[in-house]
Amino acid sequence: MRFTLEIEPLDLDLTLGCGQVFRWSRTGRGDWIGPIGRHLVTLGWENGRLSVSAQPGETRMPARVSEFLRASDDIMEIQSTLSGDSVLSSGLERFRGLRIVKMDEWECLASYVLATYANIPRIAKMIDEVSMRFGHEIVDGVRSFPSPSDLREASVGELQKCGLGYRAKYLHSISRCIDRAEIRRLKLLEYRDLRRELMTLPGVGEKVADCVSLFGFGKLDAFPIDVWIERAISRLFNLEGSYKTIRGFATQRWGDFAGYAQEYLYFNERALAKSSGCEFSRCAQDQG
DNA sequence: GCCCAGGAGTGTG
DNA sequence: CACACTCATGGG
Repeated sequence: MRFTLEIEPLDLDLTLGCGQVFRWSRTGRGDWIGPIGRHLVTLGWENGRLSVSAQPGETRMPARVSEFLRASDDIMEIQSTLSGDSVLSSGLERFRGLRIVKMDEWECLASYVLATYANIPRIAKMIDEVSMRFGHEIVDGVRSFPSPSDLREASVGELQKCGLGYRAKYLHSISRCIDRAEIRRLKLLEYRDLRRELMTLPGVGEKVADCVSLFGFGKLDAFPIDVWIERAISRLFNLEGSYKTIRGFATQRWGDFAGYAQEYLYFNERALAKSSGCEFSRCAQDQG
């Protein structure tokens, strides 16, 4: 099936390129291809509209793509609000097409447990390997990310063969803590309670809980802090401290849109490392 | 070879 | 509370 959507603004390279999702890849023509549930989807542009093609059989695909790309987020309002921040205001429009994605809750949880202390190419490889061994084929050579019950078939040793290292025991364990009913229950919680409950799972600390809250459960007030965000906060705001300290700062400063602020800071800091970044301006009181 | 990575868990001061 | 250490390994 093939259809178009109006989702604006949207930059596929920024949104799917690095960091949020790990199973999407860019084709030579600039299209993006990746799985949504058990459907392989291609996203591209056609006369200024987002063109979506997927294999037939899912009538709700337009709604699923819209949800995945958070089509209902009012980016203009979000950027307008954040532009009131003296540090963020100067570089925001560069990231206008960057949208936070809404991943499947379970896939997001499992993916970010695997993402601990690994770089993005390796994370993608681990997830791909786990999918190839334990997922279901959706088209030739592509498999869905395995469900919790799919993974219950796997031993720790088999998971380790996917290159997971010490993460194997965590994935093995959480696949036995989580099922559809538990996800359904967690979806009812607000961010603070969700975060606390996620952190009871083995292999889920503050950072993973915040990533899962943001990218899996759509909690835009979550603010995941990794080494890049630490760097950005230190460089731009001259603030260093514990996770709690930095998260408190972000919550107070950006509130309900902290998640978007985090993505802007994350991408800017990574781009800066590749010396192609458009710097946000430093906090006025910290200059000199 | 070296350094680093969308960290978490555990133990100690 | 703050550190220090370990975990297991591939990518650049």
